[in-house]
Amino acid sequence: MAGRRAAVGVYAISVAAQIVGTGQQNIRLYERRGLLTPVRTSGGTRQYSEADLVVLRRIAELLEEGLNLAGVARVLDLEADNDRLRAELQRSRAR
DNA sequence: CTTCTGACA
DNA sequence: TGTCAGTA
Repeated sequence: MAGRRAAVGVYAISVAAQIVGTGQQNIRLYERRGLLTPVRTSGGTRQYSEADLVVLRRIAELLEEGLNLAGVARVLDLEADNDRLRAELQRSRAR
């Protein structure tokens, strides 16, 4: 299934950093630059969903391709817009 | 766990 | 500019 047992898909920043292969400081910087916005617990701890991990891997990929954080932010925004438009197109086709 | 600061290439 | 180490 989607994950091992009850606690499905929420990770602390230390775990997320390990999985993606970067440092905790970097992930916090990405958030400051608006690249992702993980959920916070009432205590302020960031909780990364599997969707967040996908974004983090995309960030690493784009950085390797030579983009800076501003460029990565552009790409992620455009991809989000593209997904939204694509979904809208499918809805209009369905009706 | 969080934030901030500074050093490095 | 992005990464990383150390700190409070």
